Amino acid sequence: MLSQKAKYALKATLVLAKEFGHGPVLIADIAQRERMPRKFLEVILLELRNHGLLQSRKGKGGGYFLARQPSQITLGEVLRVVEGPLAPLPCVSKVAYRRCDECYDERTCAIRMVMKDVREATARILDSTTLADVLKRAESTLHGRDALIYAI
Amino acid sequence: MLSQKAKYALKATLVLAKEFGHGPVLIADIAQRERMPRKFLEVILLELRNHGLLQSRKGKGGGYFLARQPSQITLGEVLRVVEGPLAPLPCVSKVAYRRCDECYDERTCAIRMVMKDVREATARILDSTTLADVLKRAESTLHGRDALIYAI
DNA sequence: CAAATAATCTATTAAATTGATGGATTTAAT
DNA sequence: ATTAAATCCATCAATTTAATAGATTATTTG
Repeated sequence: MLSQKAKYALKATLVLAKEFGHGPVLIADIAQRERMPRKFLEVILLELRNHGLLQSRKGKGGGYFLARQPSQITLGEVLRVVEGPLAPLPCVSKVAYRRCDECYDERTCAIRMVMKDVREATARILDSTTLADVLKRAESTLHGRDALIYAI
Repeated sequence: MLSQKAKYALKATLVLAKEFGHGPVLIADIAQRERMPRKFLEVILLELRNHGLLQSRKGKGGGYFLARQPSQITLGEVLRVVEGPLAPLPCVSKVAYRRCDECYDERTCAIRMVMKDVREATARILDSTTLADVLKRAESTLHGRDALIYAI
């Protein structure tokens, strides 16, 4: 299960994606729009900024904004910052490989092989889905819903 | 990342799969073979037993064994017992659905849609991979290795 | 029946992680 | 100079994780 922090991070970056091009967004605004504790959100945004996904400006007219286009930031990137590796085992992580302590022989560990597949499957999705994709998907669902209503 | 507990659970059930048909296996044996703390393993095995995946016998000649054939127990089942739902969000879990508190509208939540795909992908793998599959896979890797050695 | 064996139950615990909060400080705009 | 924001620093309660110790119950066997 994703942590609360991860959910907040996704929702926050999604807000920034929606507002992209319209100047910085206030932490307080994001917090209110998505019902998150403002102070906790601060921590999260700072972390994302320090990893190069966001930029910020201080003082009046300041706030947060995406460091790149919404189509150039993936969910995988966001999640790795706040949750660590996508892999279910350290020994199948590409970004943060680490040996499993109790493992006798990594090359013949069958659990590892399966978990490698799992990692592959989730990474394929999360590393190919951008913030822009998510926005588009949400929108087209909304339109689909409208269409359905009109059709009744 | 899987918890230590989950790793232990997988390794332990795998040992029981390997020994299936040869009578009960001692907790102490499993613990030693896979280098896990015996007392912690007790807790785990009991939990798996209480969920119907394992059976046990007390006293001399006792121990643990699989409640079903290794080909009839999936990694998904084992993991759900010790780790809870496979889904990355409660709102996309089939077995343990729960609403997300902060969510405005589940039907239009874009994050949810993506995470549904992620759940689907991992469940497809873990719910279709049995303990028998894992054993076979490990073995065939070993044989592949041998063949390679002989070929040199 | 007694002794030995092995799981099971009860309980406690240390350490780490999670999910926050409060207040002082720095940076930038007007 | 004032105001608006992010940023830094420090702390914290609750929960989860990963265990351990010891008493108890069930089973086999001699």
